[in-house]
Amino acid sequence: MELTPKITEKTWDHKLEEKVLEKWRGSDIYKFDEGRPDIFVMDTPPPYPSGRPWHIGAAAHYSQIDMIARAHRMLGSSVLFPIGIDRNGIAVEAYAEKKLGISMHNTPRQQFTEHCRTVLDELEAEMLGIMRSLGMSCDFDNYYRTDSVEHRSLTQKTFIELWKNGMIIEDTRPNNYCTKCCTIIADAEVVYEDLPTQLVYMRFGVKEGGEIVIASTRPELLAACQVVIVNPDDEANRKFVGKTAVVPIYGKEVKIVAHPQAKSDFGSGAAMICSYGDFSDVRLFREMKLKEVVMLDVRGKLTQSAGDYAGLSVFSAREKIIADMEAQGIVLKKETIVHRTPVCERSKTPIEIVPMKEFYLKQMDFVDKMRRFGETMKFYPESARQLLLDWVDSVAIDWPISRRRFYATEIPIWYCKSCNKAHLPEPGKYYQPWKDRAPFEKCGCGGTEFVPEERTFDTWMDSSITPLMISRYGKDDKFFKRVYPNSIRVQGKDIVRTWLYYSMLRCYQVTGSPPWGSAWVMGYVVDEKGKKMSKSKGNVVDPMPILEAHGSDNFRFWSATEAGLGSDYRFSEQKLQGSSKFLTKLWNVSRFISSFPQPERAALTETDKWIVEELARTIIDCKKAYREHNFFQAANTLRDFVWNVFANHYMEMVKARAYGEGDFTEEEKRAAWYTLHMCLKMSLQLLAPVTPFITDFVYGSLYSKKGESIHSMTFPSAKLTTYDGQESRAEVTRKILEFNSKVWNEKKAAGLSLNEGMKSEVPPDLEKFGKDLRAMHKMKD
RNA sequence: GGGUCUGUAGUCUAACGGUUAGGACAUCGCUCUCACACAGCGGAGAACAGGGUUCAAUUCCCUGCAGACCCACCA
Repeated sequence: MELTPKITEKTWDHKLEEKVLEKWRGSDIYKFDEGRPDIFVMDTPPPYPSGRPWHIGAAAHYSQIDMIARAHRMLGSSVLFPIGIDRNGIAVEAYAEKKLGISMHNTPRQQFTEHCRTVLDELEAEMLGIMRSLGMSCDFDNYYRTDSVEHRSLTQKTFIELWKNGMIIEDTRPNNYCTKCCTIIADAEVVYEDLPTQLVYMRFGVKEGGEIVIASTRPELLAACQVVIVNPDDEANRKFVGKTAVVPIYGKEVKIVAHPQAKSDFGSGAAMICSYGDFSDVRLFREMKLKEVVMLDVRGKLTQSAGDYAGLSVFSAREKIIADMEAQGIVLKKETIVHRTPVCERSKTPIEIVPMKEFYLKQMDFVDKMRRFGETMKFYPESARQLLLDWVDSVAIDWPISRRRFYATEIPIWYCKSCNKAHLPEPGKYYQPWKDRAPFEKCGCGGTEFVPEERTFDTWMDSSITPLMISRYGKDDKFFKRVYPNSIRVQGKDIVRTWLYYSMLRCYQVTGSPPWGSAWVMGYVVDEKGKKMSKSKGNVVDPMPILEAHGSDNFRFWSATEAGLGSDYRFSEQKLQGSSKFLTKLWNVSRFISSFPQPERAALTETDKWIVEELARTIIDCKKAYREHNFFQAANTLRDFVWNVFANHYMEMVKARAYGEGDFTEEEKRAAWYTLHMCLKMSLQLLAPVTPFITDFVYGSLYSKKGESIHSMTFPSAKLTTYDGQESRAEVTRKILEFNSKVWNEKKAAGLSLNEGMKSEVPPDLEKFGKDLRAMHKMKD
């Protein structure tokens, strides 16, 4: 009979991915059905559009999230795989300001928010486009936006409910203040950088006679100095305790006291305590009941308290005051030191500590509870647990949630103009106090005029309720009960202390139970040299040209096989190219097998039984790995089976038999056909979550009778039967590989081509494969 | 300063208390061999250092070193 392959092209052309996408479009293979007995609900990260290009790491991140969804579908669950876009907050505003060359505070609010929406739409389109072409199987039709009326009203609803429960406090407390973003930020948004700074040694006069030298990195805060401390054991400075120091420039008198906080071996041994240089100042002010001097205004400029320096920025005030003091001989010396400086995570500006009246969400009362969740939740990988616990343990103050920004969810409050009482509207609607009419007629005091709250929420107030959003909290009770708590949270390790922690806190406060039972945490994609990618370093890689050049399946396969669960991995185009050779292999294996008919059943030979056993082991290992969200292991196991065992050895062994050459019966030939197809079909299924395009294409060409997709299948089941244990199977495989390699080497040494005959013998313990082996190597007696 | 994790060839990694330490990419040879030159075959190339436990350690323990990350009030 004539054998014609159904697959003719020599390589997998990734342009075909578009055709496969087309086929998926409009089909409901990924549809979630909450009525199914097994459901798997994923709380997925809504990506944050902070500029162009989108990060290659994000493309890898979402590819892997998709693998989790696809694997669970094929393990038999109906999967809720939502997708949203996070569209609130400072990074968006900053991007709009930069792109359009405008300043938020000098632009009318209405106009500014419209600008933000416009730039967001562009960034969002790019992200969604990449996610689609990656082959993500999420619910694109119902994607959500955190700046939608629906989402913002949910954020406001939870706030109003928490307000009623007494969880919201308004208080004036020293806070992290970013002078660039012009707003308070939470501790979770502060990161530390080692920055060089000047430690200035200044001569303070002592009223009782003499002078004391004070070292400080913050001379611009001299006006706010309220006390000088020295260590009680400090030989040199002890004599000043109880005396009065005179602050240079300002001539103000402050006490010199003994305090263990002052380290005698740092600087001059004497420190000035100002409101507020850092958080140790905050603590000392509280401890000594000092009166704070507000040095900064909301624009980050020095206040009238700074005297001649009022109106200057922190940095220029520092330069000027140092110069002035040097002119007056007050500066003894200057040292450059490297200082672990708290900076704003987004703008990288050193944060200032400024007392401001803000809203806080109580979190200190929940620390124990959060710790317990962190201890009992399942983490993939386990090592991610510590990231959360470390953060929970360091939570020290309530969460400041109000921001002086525009593009975010508005705090839904109006104040009575006459008595200043705060009025909150009914939950359920979206309120914009700065532009809406107050939904109240009259205050209890009789007042009828209301002043809107102008501030907004921290964006984490919005994104921390994605589990509620996707579970239709407050909208569809039946659905909510079915899917909440969700099965799993998937996210990157960089947002453990924000998104992971805040989601636990918020969802627990609202519902009384944690939002999920497990969390999958992915590492960073770093550059070729192992450095973190960042826009400032200029080593970010744009995913679009990469995907266009190599295709999504190649990219996905690279991403799956490159690094283990939770590890960081390096992006290298060369490795991407290399690892994707496997797809060519898979394609050609399919091409070869596609030329043979597919018998319904067959009586297997010993060689067939051997590869079926190897296949069974592969199926069992892969399914186990997929259950643990470990496609690194699944993909590598498959690559090894398909390439190094099935293609290199089994296929070579049965080639003659399958072609009907030599001394084989018709039944034996059919057995080879049958086994080849079975191995290919099942390997495709096992690989489908990782490389959804090529597997669906080949499956569709060879095995799909009614045009159904491979993605509506479940994984094959397998049990180990032919051999009674892993030992003997592995042993047989090793011997076969060894023998084949030996013959190839002998032919090579003899200068023979591989299809020339050679005198050789099959070893006795491989005799049951003898017929195939003799045909394969054209062995002569 | 405290803590967590990790150290296997240029890179990513596997198994293992006794192995010639396995594979993939890159590199170097040789082959246009009938699914695949995006292939096949072959070569070269590795356990961070020191100590301990053990008949035996790359594997277990300790110390040091290096890296990654987390936390912390040295002005």
